[in-house]
Amino acid sequence: MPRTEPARGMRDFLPDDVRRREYVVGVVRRVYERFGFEPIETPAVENIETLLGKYGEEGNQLIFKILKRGVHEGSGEADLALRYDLTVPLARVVAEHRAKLPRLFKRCQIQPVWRADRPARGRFREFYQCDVDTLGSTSPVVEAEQCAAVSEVLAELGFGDFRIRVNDRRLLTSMLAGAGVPAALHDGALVALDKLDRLGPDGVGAELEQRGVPPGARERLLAVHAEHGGGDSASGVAGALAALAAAGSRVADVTPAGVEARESLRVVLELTRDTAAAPRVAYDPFLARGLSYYTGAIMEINVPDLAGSLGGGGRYDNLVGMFSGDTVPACGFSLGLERILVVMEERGMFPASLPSAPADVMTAVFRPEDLGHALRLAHVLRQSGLRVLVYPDADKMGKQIKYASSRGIPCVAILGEDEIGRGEVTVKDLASGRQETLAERGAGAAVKAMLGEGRG
RNA sequence: GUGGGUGUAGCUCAAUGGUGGAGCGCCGGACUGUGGCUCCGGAGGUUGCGGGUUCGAUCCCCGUCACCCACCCCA
Repeated sequence: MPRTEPARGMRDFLPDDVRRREYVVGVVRRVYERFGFEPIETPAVENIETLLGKYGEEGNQLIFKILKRGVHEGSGEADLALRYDLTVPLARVVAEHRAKLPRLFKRCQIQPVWRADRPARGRFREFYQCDVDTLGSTSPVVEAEQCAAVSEVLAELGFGDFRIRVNDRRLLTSMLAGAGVPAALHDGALVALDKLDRLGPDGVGAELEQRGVPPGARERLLAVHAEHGGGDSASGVAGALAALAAAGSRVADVTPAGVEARESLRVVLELTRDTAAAPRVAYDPFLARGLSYYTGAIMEINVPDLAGSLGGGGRYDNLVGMFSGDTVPACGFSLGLERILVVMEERGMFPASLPSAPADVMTAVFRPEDLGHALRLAHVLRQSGLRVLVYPDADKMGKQIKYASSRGIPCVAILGEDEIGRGEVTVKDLASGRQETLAERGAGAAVKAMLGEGRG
């Protein structure tokens, strides 16, 4: 027998999975569009040179490559790749369609991306990202509004304990320079510092050493960590602002860009004050994030019971320029759909009102020759807005009703010889066992009445 | 990529170096115009795959693959 599992890291979605996914995606899309983000879609496959060199070394290796086809198939060379995120394709789209797009472009995009990663809890090789990006503005309003949008999404889904940590790439650069880390080691040092909350100062010190960071620089970096009370600030605008204000001589004030970054991050935080993000934001001087295209503010969103993040984003003012030649400022935020789903699943956060049955009512007949009649009744019921499943065989009535019951279908419309002869139908409520026989034209109303009772 | 664990019926799991079981589910019947409860019967397995030790391996050993957990990394 051939293997039937989906490919490693890929998943099949059965009906209940799809209903839950569509529920979350629906909330995300409604909130995003409420903020004026317009939907776009892009191909699953990009030319490989579009993606290479945009994500840093780690990212490059995780790109799912597609080998050349036809006569070049044997070369082992790739010319296409599955998209790794939605941001780089967006930058390409903006460069390609600049004339057709508004000067200020707010777009949202909910599509799958692929990474040749090793699967783990909440991590798959094919997963959905829910992105919002704003192109054409350097205003900190952009960052603030995106924090607000994702906060509204999570709040609407029922999350009450998420935090959005913010930082700025320029503050990181400034801090590293101030500590005396050679510029060539910055990337590696950031990877190590990003682990402070997991490894603690000692572990990070060891990793910094391993990455060649000089002893003095290591001490100075860890001293900053100690000064900031061991990492990120308390949640909420006030705490974040206080922590940011304290990011003085060792973090922000080292370089002019650092001073500028602290001010712009301060404005971002101020602007979230009257949004859904206000109680959520925190300043984390060690938040780094992996993608190499970020140039300014960076954000990441977490809940306590998930090791990874629910999403993240940041400003990337140079990415579009890599495609178009001229600079288009941009900033984006991405929510990971399956991360959200994993947590919602574990916490039982899905509303009870999510439909779980394929239909509101099922027709059942005793004789095969009545199936056509069942189809006609179904047609009428469907026109009145009901979801109707026509049981396609004249099986024993017990078997038919058992099927409806096991699928959670609340009503059965029984068309027996007696009923048909009188132009009637028997409508049975499976929850209560009550049934009534009435004129066929009254069936829709009778079913709806039963559905109403079930919900009440 | 590193370390640990687990692979047995559709699912959740037992078992013993000597003919592989249960519960749930499924199918049929008691009950050929009515599901849930009960009772009876039935189907379903090359014990992940390959090799080794042994008279004999589901069990012991080696390899391999898959999955799970932690690390790493990320959404």
